[in-house]
Amino acid sequence: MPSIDDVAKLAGVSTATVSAVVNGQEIVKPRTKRRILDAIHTLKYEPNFYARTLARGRSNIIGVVISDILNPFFAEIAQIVQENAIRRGYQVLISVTDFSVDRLNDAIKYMIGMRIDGILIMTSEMDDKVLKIVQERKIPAVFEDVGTVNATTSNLRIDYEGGIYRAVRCLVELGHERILFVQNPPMSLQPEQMFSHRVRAEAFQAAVDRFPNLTAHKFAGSGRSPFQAGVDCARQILQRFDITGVVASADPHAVGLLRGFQRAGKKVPGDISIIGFDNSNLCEYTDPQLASVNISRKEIAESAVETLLGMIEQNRPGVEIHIPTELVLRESVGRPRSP
Amino acid sequence: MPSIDDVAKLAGVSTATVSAVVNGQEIVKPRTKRRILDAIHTLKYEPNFYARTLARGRSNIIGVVISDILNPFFAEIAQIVQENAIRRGYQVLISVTDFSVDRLNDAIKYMIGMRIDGILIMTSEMDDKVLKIVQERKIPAVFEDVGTVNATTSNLRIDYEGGIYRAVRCLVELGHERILFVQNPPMSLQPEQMFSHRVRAEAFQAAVDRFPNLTAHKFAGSGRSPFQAGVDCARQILQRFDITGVVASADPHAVGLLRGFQRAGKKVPGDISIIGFDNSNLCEYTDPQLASVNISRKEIAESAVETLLGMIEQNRPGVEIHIPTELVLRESVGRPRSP
DNA sequence: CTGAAAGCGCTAACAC
DNA sequence: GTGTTAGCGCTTTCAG
Repeated sequence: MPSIDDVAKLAGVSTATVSAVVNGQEIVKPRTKRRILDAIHTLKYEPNFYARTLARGRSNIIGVVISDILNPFFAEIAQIVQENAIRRGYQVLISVTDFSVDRLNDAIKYMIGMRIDGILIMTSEMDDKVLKIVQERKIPAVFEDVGTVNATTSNLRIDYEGGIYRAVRCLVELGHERILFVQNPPMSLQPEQMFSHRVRAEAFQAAVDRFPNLTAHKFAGSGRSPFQAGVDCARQILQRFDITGVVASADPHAVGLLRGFQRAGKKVPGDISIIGFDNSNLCEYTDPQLASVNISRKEIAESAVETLLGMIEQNRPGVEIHIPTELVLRESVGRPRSP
Repeated sequence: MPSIDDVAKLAGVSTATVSAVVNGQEIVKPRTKRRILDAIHTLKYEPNFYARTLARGRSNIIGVVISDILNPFFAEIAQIVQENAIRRGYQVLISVTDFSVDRLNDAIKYMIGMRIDGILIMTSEMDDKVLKIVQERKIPAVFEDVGTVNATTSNLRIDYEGGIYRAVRCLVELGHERILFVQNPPMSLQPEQMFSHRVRAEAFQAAVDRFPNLTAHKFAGSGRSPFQAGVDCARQILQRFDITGVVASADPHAVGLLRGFQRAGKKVPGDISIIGFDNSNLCEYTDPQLASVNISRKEIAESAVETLLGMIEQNRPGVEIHIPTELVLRESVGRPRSP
């Protein structure tokens, strides 16, 4: 593979001049520029990214770590982050952890080795070590739902409380008196590593406490996929609880519940109303269409990039970023048959 | 950020010794090793990836280019490729083109700059320039459905013909006589850039030709999402065609068609049978569940990595990789009401 | 076992 | 305008 030296030699100039041309500095005489461009072309020269980064001392890369690329919620965020970053002159390095804390640690180390300028960590799982590594090295970072905010780390706070409260209130106002909150934690994780799951469960409890006449339970079940877990949960739920409304902590799981209830002969929303979480495109695919709490991925991705680049380029201190949620009503919610 | 020199100095050894320890060469006396490890720890040293790659002259990275990270088909392939590559000691660099030929070109150049050891290009869109760039530089590559196979490029050939043939035959055997093939090309693309779409359309035609009594049409429509496009297409289709069976070129689109037909008061499969393509998890989410032609992502991802690493590490010549397909029957297919 | 030193390919002063 | 050259941080002979 040809190097800048080869190009310089062929064009009869120095490497500095080639470098200037390659980097678009308009200080080279058109004729020599032409010669250099020709040389580049005949040699099929492509600058070595590593040498360049090493010499420059900055990578212009930001890292994005997510738990699951198959979850459209994460995928969409990754995609929008990438768009925004590219527009502002940064490459994006994506790592996927599959909910493994070990892989999260590896990803962070890998990214530090890549000398990323900043990092965006949007995983369900979290680990004190990771937080420590990132903060000790003063790497600009944006986390999701991790308490700390300081000079180099910002925190994205999604308003789960508000979203779940609105979901619960909606059911109450329609006349529901016995409802259930269903979660689907990945099997590989220890409970204490699931920040966001715990946050959601607590938010449900807080919401319920505001309605004295409400009977509420929580339930958790897992399976080979969130959807399957939902289908399985549905059966168990029907045996164990007498409820008319369900709030699920994620859409794929909610869709599974929906299917499970229907297979068991229940009508949705006639017998049971269902509200999902994330408002993914799945909500439109089902019959009845699924009500869900919307979290704007666009808002998350854009403010994350904005904040991160502010910390990187202008040395701004970390901030708390508040992401609102809203309830999107659809056909899966209605009055309970016998209130 | 500390460098290997800092570590060497603190440990009172040379950089060569530090390097040996960092790279796990078992040739350093335990006591000096201990000292070095301590120094690394107190300094929070993390090797600079760029310097290392530059010095080694090899990146141990393979590139993966896909069109759309939101399509679970691509996402799943990317994920399995990554798993396999990591297991064999390679990092994976993922680029997403969003169906843009320009971004495909950029991605390739970026990856060449990263001196990737090999590249896997699984995009719907394709471009002669890209093929040329990759082949001229003799970069080991695996493409999907691009004719050429030579010393450095392999080709993944998915058996669309067989899959579509089986879909058509299934409908014919159930008594369908008037069927339709529906495609949903991304709006941004020129037709000649859509290899895989063309391949699928031709495969449909070939299949139809084997059944003389069959009346078949093709239809293409697009919208803001494959699902929406499907919903919209459904209406147009009902106005313009009198058919009892539909084969769609992708699942999300098929789900849209299903919903569109149902909204228009049609029964599936009573009035119209539907068969999708890719057998994604969406197929289970719908009611009725969607029949679909399965393409094994696992098989694609694994044989792609296997072949690519064979070309990289053992200089094997490119090969044609054949990926089988199969029809997965589900509730969305049945006998036509009035044959 | 450990150290010295020559690169890897490029950038960015600083000269000319 | 263009060339010279000193690094960037690491690996890897080759000596000792």
